[in-house]
Amino acid sequence: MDNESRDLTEFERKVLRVLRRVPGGKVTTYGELARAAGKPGAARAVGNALNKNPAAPHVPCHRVVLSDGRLGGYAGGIKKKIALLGGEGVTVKSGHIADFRQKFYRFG
DNA sequence: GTCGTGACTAGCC
DNA sequence: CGGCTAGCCACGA
Repeated sequence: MDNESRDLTEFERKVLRVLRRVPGGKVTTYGELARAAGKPGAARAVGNALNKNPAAPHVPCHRVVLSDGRLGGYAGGIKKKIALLGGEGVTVKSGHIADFRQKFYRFG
């Protein structure tokens, strides 16, 4: 078992763990992430988990966006999120992901 | 045990 | 395209 993230609840660490399997250049949504964590519909709870646990580079929290393709938010600053995504090949235009459907990563 | 909060989502106008 | 409403969940006080 991983002794990391021991101050977090089962749900929180599960979210972080699943999020870690999202490859660079791709993005996922809070809803999909929640579903992958075993709690479909807990998109909001996922947002809270990420915001309260900025596990930094260890977890690609910057690859999580809204279901409609918009960025959403970022504990380190939305600007940083855009920069990180851009560095991975994800283009952000006017606050929304370019070809969101195409960059969207589905868990399987 | 109840209430308020938030990096959400889908539907409707 | 924009804005509003209602429903959803987990956590801390």
